[in-house]
Amino acid sequence: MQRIAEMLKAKNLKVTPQRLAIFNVLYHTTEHPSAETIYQALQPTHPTMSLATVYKTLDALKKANLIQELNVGEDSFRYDANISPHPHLICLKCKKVMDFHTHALDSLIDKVQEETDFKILSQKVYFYGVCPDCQES
Amino acid sequence: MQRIAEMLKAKNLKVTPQRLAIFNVLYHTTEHPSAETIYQALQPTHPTMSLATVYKTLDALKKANLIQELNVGEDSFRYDANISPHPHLICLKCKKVMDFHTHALDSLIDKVQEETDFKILSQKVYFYGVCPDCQES
DNA sequence: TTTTATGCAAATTGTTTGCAGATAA
DNA sequence: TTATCTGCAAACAATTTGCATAAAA
Repeated sequence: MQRIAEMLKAKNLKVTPQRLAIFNVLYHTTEHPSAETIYQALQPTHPTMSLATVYKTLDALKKANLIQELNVGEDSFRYDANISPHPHLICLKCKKVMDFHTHALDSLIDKVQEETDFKILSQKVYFYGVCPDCQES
Repeated sequence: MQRIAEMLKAKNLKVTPQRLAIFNVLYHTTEHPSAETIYQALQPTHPTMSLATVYKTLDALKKANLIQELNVGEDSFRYDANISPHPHLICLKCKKVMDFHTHALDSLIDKVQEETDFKILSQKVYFYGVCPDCQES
């Protein structure tokens, strides 16, 4: 929690209990929760916090480049405190979202830049399928 | 237009003037238009067609696997009549969306499947940056 | 005929916004 | 202090839905 406060300060964001709590949730999960999920998760400990504050905080964190926003094709966004660009694997059965860290995209990006003269700055890569757990059942 | 009618019939979709017009627009553009853009484009020739019909038609075409839906991070979806899985390049300045056809992702997908036991069925790959035109200005 | 599509208007829903009071620095 | 944040309620906007009519097969 101390480190999280430092990260907020380093971005000139005021350190509030709400922001600490929201960033902390994201920082300690690989579930890629939505705003609503974060809101629900914090209800027991922060019952007076509003959903609007969750949205505003996520927006502030996103703009400060402390989190990234995912658009896996559901009706709402998901969030990831791991800001390194990496593919996400989405299970079409259980809706779980997994990370896959790799540098294998670097050469493709180089190729795209060479062939199209596009200057690539960021990426979103989503693979859809069935996770190991759901293949069994 | 004849071919488009055939493609609809082959999927057991009734051939209506609205569907022909909408599919025809998508089939002859690489602009990746949104529902609203398609609606506007058809206003001159189909002034009585409703936006709801555009949405319903796009949904039908998508379910019939005749088009794919793109989520490039804007507030609305875009559509592509090229259903082959391929990366899309989005210019952050002019918002243009370009296609990039390649097989370079195949090996990455193989690697993901081997390392994670995920069974991958589809993909969405978006690269964000600045297009050649916008780099000049 | 029978089945499916269209068009209108209303509903839905994730997200955003305005603003007054509260809080961090 | 004073600049920024929070929480509430209202607003927003893309998309969906219900239903009566219309059109395709």
